[in-house]
Amino acid sequence: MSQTAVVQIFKALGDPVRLQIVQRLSNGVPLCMGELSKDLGISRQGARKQIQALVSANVVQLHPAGREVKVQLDAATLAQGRDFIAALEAQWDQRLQALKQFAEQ
Amino acid sequence: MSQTAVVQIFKALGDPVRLQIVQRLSNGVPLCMGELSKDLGISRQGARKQIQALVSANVVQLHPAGREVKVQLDAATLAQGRDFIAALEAQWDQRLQALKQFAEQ
DNA sequence: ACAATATGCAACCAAATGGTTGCATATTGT
DNA sequence: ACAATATGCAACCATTTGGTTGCATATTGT
Repeated sequence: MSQTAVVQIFKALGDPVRLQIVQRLSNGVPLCMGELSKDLGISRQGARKQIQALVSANVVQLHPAGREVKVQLDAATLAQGRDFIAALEAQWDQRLQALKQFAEQ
Repeated sequence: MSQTAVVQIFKALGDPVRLQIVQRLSNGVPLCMGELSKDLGISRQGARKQIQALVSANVVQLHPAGREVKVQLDAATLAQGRDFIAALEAQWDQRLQALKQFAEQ
């Protein structure tokens, strides 16, 4: 997993509209573009651009079906982001452990 | 934990320079601005602005010490980001479980 | 066939972002 | 006292971003 991939994932999640879209998809039910564009406070094309940003970061996948396009969350990509943070935390905890040991001896 | 706080966290991590800074701090050793600004390929003031972005998102804390300012990671904020993703994944897994159960019956 | 629906594409715009340079200020070491 | 070091602040600039509108196209339902 390259560093830039993780940057792209976090950048994708670092926007209120995009995060809202991700949340709406997190229950596992794929929605089509039109549905997904509703109630975001922006136009359909505006929403489309945000969805494209999520696609580029692999946070979401598109599945054309007839005249619609289903948008589905990619849980594996989410996991990459979570794992990255977890790895940072692991280093952090390791350091804390070392400090604790030092204080005790 | 508000939605906007999480957005800020992800936005902060969604930049190559800032993510590199975070990684450098993840071992728990606080670094001062000058050290942290080295080898990023940008000027000290450029780095300073990125560090400020991390401060605003609470990913990092500043601790003035004499003429230096120590920069320290805030692990709790990192945890907020990780927890948010984990919550999304939990919903996702719940859905998968439901689908599996449906297929089996 | 035709109207309605779902989407795509491109041009455009204002605001935010990521970076720079220049200069000021505070602390430290000799 | 003075030079060196560490940082802060502001103005400025190019590019990216987040949004818009307008129009074209493909699929579906009657």
